[in-house]
Amino acid sequence: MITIADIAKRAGVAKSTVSRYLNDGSISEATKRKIENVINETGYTPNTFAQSLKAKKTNIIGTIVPRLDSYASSRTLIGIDERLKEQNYQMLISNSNQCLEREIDNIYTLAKQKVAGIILLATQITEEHLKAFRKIEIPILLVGQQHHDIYSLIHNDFEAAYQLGRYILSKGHRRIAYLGVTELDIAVGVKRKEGFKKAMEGEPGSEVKYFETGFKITEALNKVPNIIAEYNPTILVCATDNIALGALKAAYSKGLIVPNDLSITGFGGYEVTEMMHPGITTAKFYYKEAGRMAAQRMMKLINGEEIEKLILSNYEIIERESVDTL
Amino acid sequence: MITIADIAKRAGVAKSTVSRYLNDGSISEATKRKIENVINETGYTPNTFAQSLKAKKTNIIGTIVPRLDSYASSRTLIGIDERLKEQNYQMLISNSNQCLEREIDNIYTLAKQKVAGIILLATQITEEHLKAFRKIEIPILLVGQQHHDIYSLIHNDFEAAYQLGRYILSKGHRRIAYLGVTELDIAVGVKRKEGFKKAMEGEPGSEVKYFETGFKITEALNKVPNIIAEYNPTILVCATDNIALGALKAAYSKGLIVPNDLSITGFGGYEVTEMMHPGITTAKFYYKEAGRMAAQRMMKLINGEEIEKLILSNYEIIERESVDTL
DNA sequence: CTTTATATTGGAACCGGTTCCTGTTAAATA
DNA sequence: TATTTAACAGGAACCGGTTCCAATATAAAG
Repeated sequence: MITIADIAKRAGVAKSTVSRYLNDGSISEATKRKIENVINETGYTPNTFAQSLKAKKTNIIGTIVPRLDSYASSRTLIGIDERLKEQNYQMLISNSNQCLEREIDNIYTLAKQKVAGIILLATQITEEHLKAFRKIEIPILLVGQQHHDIYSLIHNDFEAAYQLGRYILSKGHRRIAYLGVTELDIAVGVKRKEGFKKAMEGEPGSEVKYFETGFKITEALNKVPNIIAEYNPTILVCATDNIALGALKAAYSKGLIVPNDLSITGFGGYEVTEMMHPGITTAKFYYKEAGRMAAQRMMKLINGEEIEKLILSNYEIIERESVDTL
Repeated sequence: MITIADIAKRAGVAKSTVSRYLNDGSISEATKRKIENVINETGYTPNTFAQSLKAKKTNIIGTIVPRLDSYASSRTLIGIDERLKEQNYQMLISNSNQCLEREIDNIYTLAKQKVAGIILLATQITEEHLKAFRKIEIPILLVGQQHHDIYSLIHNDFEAAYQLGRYILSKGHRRIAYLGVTELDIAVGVKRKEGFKKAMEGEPGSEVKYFETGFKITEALNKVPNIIAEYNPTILVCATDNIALGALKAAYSKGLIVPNDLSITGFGGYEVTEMMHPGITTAKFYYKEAGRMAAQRMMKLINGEEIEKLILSNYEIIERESVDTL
């Protein structure tokens, strides 16, 4: 291992001079050249630990994800990574495997590793989270959920749901089933439902029934047949694309043709929704872009700049073939 | 920030004694208790940088992935992460974004960060890769590709393709189109095709034509209509599930019913293949399990234990509805 | 009651950087 | 030419741990 002392010796200068060379200190042209040569010859790169030990921080941003194998997570990660790399920051991914306890652990572990900031792709924010945030004294940014005490970037769930609601009303649907998720998840479980409800309010002739399922495709697959049997809606509005996928499969297996016999919509804009037959109409969120935004705000936070408490990421209603005009 | 010196002072002992306490050194019961108390009171945890600086290594395993938003990658990562956590190792994910140059960069960056080992979810191994591996002197394990000089874990592409080939022959298909990918990718481009070819050899009455496409769904979507038009096979054997997804969509848009008018198979066992209508018959690889195996071997390598040069991960042919019996 | 072995502990050096302070030298000013 | 100033370089201390070596104390052996 070649160290700064080696470089100093070979260049005939002091360690401090080499350090100054590496960190834009004032150096004469002559010594600059000497050091430059030695470094090029040897391929020396500074030891990061020694640097971080002294600096008491790193250029690493910790990102905690609930799961790695989800479209939303991975697209967001890509965006974060992309943006951070542009500014010579590093991303450290930490997987909590949908376990809140592990999520808390990860927060402390990242803090111990002196990451410069933490981006949390959140599902729920508990008291334990808030306690951890207070303790570690490191910039935190939530993505996907919102909390008034913490910088948050959310997809515009409410608005998107509202627009989607207006859209399906405009297509003539009046007997509507909404298939949501647990209200512990504020963004997906509450905001989307509320936005949708608001869209329905303006329409007296419509009848909406709300159901709940889990995030897994298979859960929707099991639940949808009953919903159809007991309520027989003209459209099934699903709170996520995965649920929509399960619903579509369930419809097929009941021999229903989508959209002729039943319309279906999703939320998220997962790539596969385009590849299904029929393509699924959905409220698309720009996860990668959101990731980039998150990374950018985080870097601002680290530099002590002020940013908005709440950042809204964009959405778009993507019309495909899964919604019939009545 | 509370340091080992603080602990030492408060416990009335020397730094070295505290260090010994933390690292299973020989300590009297009395001092052990004293130090224990102080540490519990203060919530002290050692500074990782200081430790790594001295130790010249870490308990971090670097994992390089070509992309984050792929089923295979993310499932493999989950497996690696799971297994490493069990042994108190950490996983550091590095995304090369399908750019070989960046992949090489990542190897050097990880080495600089003194990771204990590198797991590379590989697509191609170039001369540059080998050079980097030689230079960094850190245990390397390839996953998904094989190289005789380097420890490798591969999915049993050849065997899986062979079995899949025999299977579709048994279903009566004789006019067969194989839709593969570039031969630069040994595992997916070469091995799968070869295994399939071998299966076809024993069947004189069959006619197979080989086509090539990219890894993207849309590419297959564009290419498949021409293949059907010019060759009109009874079955389309796709080298990946994504290609199969594109093929299925293409078939639908040409008005063909799968499997009645055209059968389709995939490779990989992605979750969505089950959710399609019809479910796609595919050679399923156990990515998560493979990830666990990879992590386990890597830890052996780090401990200087000997392991097999080549590890084979399991596969299974999953029969669904996308293949017709002729 | 010595002598020797063993268990603990303290002190100092070291890992590889950064930074503050001081000294030297050359350039600018009087 | 004498003096002030600025630019640059060197030395030492420090970041927070680990580890080697020597010192002390205690127990076992003679």
